[in-house]
Amino acid sequence: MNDIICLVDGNNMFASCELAFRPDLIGKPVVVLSSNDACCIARSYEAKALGIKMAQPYFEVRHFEKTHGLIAFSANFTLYTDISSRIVSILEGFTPHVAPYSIDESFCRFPPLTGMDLLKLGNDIRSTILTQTGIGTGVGISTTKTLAKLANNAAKKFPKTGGVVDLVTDEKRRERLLAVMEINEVWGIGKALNKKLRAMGIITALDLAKFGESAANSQFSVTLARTVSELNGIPALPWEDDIELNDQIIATRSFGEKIFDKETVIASLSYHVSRAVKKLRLQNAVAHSITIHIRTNANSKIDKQYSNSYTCRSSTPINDVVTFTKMAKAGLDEIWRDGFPYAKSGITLNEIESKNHLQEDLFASDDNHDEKKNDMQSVIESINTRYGLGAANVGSAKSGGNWQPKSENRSPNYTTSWADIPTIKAD
DNA sequence: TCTGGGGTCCTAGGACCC
DNA sequence: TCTGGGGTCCTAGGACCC
Repeated sequence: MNDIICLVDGNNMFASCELAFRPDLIGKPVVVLSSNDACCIARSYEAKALGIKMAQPYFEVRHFEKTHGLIAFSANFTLYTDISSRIVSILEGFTPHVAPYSIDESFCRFPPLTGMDLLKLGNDIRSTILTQTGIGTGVGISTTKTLAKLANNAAKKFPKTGGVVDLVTDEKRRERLLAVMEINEVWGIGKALNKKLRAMGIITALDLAKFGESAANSQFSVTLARTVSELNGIPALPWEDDIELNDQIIATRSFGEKIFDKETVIASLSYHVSRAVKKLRLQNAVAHSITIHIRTNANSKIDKQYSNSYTCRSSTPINDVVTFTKMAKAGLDEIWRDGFPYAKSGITLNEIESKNHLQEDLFASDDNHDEKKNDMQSVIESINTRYGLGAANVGSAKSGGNWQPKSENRSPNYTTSWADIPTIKAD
């Protein structure tokens, strides 16, 4: 028998996090905005009812502020990440096998115990999370990740399910569900595949399951073949129990306004480097290369367009801000062009590996630079820990600049900052 | 006027080798 | 005049995800 796999995900996660601390806004249309207050990246039920789409530019829906009392929050990822890790801890109370998939969803694995009441399990998970964090969730239960995702979609789509869909206990339910879900609702089917498959008459998830693994493999790709296999109840995706290293770490931001001068772009890159390296060091890892990217606003019809990237590689693995910042500046020298209205910059750390598995480089120069760099690194880190990321930076990098994105309505860090702990008034 | 940020995996094709 | 076949490795870019 196969293991039982549950997918638990937070409903309207970011909007729910805001509402958990602002119960006065429950029942109102609420959206959470991306960096630069640009797009809607989470919507309360009432905001969805207004027809606001995922990732819709805010300027297109701002008029609802006046007509329908729409409330917009700037994204507060510190808050959402903290709530997310609390939810993961709760799930770990149900099973040791929890694999967080994104900030708002986790897979949970259970051994195939016969006689376990899976519907009750799902409901217990939901009510525990709701009581302890205030976040509503949906639970999909099956024997493969893809089916658990589909069950979870169904739990959202059909309110009658009460937020839990179990495809294990009643075998026939799987086929009935596959017949009513269309392929674009299947995990792994995006725009391109949706179009091609529909042209072949494959419309429902059941059609896709019946298409067969080998046909999917020969006519499309191994990726689609795995999806087909999983829809048929045969696990084809690995279970990640361990916390793995990232393959790459990306840090990027759009600017708050158009930027023409190189110094300001350097300042932004330096900030991105310090964020990414902080993450790298938290994983006790090192990277071998850094890619920098700069670009103008691709959506603009009037701006002169330019976009480029450059990768700098080091013969020895690195995890210090000083060296990466130098490399980023050198990379920028390679691709910088004067006269363009830059809209965005970013960096990617590549070829990441654990520091523990490192082999000594026989040809590395044997001097004391590493120690000095590490001292410098610790000083920068302690300043940033105390005064906030970006307080201390390297070289000519000014942390101020005028590149920072807008974030005009950020909520307090209720759960991670003593100064922001909510107070309760008792009248 | 105003269109996000952070990831993973796969594939095709070029460079290179014998 | 005639110009192979098989393999590996690497990288850029596509597709997909939340």
